[in-house]
Amino acid sequence: MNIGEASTASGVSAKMIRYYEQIGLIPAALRTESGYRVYTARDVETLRFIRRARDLGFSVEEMGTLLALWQDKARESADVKRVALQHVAEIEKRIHELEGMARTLRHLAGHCHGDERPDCPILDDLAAISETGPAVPARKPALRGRN
Amino acid sequence: MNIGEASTASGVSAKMIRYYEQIGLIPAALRTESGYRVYTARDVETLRFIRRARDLGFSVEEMGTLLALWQDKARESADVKRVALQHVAEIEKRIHELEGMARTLRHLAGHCHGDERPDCPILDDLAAISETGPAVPARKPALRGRN
DNA sequence: ATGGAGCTTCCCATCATGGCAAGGTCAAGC
DNA sequence: GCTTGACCTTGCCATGATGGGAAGCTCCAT
Repeated sequence: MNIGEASTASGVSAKMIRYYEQIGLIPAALRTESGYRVYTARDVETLRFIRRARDLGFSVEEMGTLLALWQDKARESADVKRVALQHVAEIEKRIHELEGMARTLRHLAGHCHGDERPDCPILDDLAAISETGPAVPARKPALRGRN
Repeated sequence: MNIGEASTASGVSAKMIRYYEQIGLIPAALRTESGYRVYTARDVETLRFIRRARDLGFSVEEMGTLLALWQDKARESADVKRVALQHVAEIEKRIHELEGMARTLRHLAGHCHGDERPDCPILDDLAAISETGPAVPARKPALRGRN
């Protein structure tokens, strides 16, 4: 089948299939004489695997690891579990950061009249001179998963 | 003061100060005869405001809105509150997405031996043929806040 | 006057993704 | 057989917020 069919069958856009091929996440597809990429049902399975991993927030790099483990029949499940749990830890860290932000904002909004008057504790807090440090400490690589 | 001093005083990197100026979030700084940017204590306050908003996960665009409201002495607090609560809603949505991912992964990992054997329900699930749809439905713009 | 710290601009990279454009290919209908 | 439209190809550009680095200028203290 062509890339369009593989795309609809796997849920991965044709654009991304080409991209994954380009960065080496998946091997280069076979081509017809005229240069069209050709995919098998097995390839679609792989793409579906990728889409599911992506939906669970795994980065392309992590997907590469998972794909390799998937295709390695002699893998140790401990290796897979480790990757999964490490990812869970990252997700949870991100959740805590976001919860901190939401908590702060809800608190501030709760003290804001929210009417026609200009006084607003939200702005007051943002403008505060005090040095309380950021709600979220470091500036690190994101936790992708719908960006 | 020069940009370096403004940077350490505000917690915003010199690089980002120039960027914010470039995209129009802040007005272009005055320059010395030799071209150095010059900042006042007032400018540092603004930068600090920006850093705090950024730490609460507001996008540059939202920061622009908040800055304008901050500087508008005739603002209505309702406007500020609306921006804040809308942002909270986005954060909460993102949290729910991440929680869905974490839940799924924890569940799968809980059923994985995690030993030397190759059987692994995590991989089995990722490879599942069934069409259950993504844990996170759409692919939308991220919720920045440490990316 | 020399050196080094700090400033300037400009370009590149990230990560995953979409969009657009120019051009080739294929299949269906006439 | 030819036209048409859907589909494919590659390539470039853009996103958002940020860092890195290079080349060159300025400032200040020895």
